[in-house]
Amino acid sequence: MTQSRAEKIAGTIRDEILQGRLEPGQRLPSERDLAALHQTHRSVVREALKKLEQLRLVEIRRGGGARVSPLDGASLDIVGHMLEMNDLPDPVLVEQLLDVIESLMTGAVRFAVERGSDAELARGRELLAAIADPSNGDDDYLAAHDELVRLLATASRNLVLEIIRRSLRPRFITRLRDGEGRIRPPRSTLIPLAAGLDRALAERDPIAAEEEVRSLLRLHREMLLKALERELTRQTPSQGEL
Amino acid sequence: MTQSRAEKIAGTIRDEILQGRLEPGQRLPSERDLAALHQTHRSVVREALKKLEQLRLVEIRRGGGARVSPLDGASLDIVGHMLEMNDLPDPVLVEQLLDVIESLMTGAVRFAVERGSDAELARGRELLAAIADPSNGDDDYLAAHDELVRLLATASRNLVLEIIRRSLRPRFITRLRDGEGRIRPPRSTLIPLAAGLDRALAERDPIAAEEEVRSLLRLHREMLLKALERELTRQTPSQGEL
DNA sequence: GGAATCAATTGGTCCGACCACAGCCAAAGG
DNA sequence: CCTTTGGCTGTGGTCGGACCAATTGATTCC
Repeated sequence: MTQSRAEKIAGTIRDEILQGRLEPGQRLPSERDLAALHQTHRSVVREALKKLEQLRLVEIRRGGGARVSPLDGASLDIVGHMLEMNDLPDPVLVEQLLDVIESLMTGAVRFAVERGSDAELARGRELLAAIADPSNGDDDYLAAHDELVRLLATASRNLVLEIIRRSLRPRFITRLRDGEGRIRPPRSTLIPLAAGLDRALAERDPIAAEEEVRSLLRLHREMLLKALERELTRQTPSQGEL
Repeated sequence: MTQSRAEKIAGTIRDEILQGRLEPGQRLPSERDLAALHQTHRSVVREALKKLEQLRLVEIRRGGGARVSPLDGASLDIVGHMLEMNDLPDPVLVEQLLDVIESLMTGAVRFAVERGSDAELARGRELLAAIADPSNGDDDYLAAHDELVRLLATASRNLVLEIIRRSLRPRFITRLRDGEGRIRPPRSTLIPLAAGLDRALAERDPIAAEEEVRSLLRLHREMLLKALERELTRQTPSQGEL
């Protein structure tokens, strides 16, 4: 985690934009002013601004300065930063993220069932067994869940999907895993779903697989959101600014 | 289209990577060597390398050089470059892209029907009428189709989805629009689908809307791929290297 | 008031230099 | 002989200063 000076500066300005303290259309100080402000050379702050430009958070014009761009036109790469900005992510954003993941994964499983190799589908059934096995710990459950999602994405033989998945791979779950807030669904609801998906994979039934994955993802989603809500209410409810 | 020198250099190296002429793991020349090679200053080639680093096409380590990274870990932003690298895009990639779009849009329409405002749904029905209207030209058809997709994405109130849509918005269609290769489906198949989706929107029926949108997208997809195939076969079949 | 003009501001490029880190290899030590 | 140590070399990161090109905005002139 050795972060260069340019990366630090880019990070601070990026967070100010993501937190809304710098509004779209607003003009940033010039490279020379920012360099003086951060007590560094112009080339460093220039590199930072170029980073923000490629994230489509700012628009730089030769002669005119750098202006903040609207957030919905930014690169997908900023979603990761938005999730990791605070120690716990915005539940609204998480919900939107899970919606997108559900759409992508239900589509992916169909292609995976249609195009995946026998070995891949066999591995999927192994993972399902691990997911449903109550003797496995929570870590094993989560690991199996993650690998299943990864397997579905790669088995669907879709580069675009794989790229999106890697860009969106949520890293905040680890913070929700510990403590009393469990992410793991109760086995009573988990086992029949896993069995259903297992059958769909065995019979290479795309439609059934899609439905079972949707149910599985929604179950996982509910547990996740509940755990997140629990963590958020535990913290001091009112937090001014940071 | 005023492209800076750094952007040009980044573009050439980027294309070499995307075309596989630079393989993952391979080491790039040093910044100083690249500067001499392109007859420019090191700061320019450095800026170019930083661009590639943020696209996750190369990995730069202080002391060690820059190495090419595997393509499936790259940023979503490279998909646009892959599509626009040649004058006609790779049909396999287009197919994967359309698969992802179908997954996202069928999911989006459900949320749009559930959460969209009355005005938004009314606008959607207007667009459907324009899509099905045979008296409209091909341009009007495509414009209505595009705006419908845009409307669904924005009405679903999902920032992540909107960001992905803007990152993926295909720009190559304009090249397929002209000439004999029509993209527009025959009205006989179009009209019942549009009517079905119209009804689903009017009654705010998420499931029906999802199915109708899927049919509509698949129709559009077929026409697109056919037109693309036609254009590709028209060109000289064998093209060595470039 | 509107248009042409010009000077200040700002980003893009260039030059040369030094620092920090990684990798390599020979010399010193066991 | 093998391991360790130390320096050497090459690399990216930062720095200071300079000039060029495009934009901006005030000023001037009609």
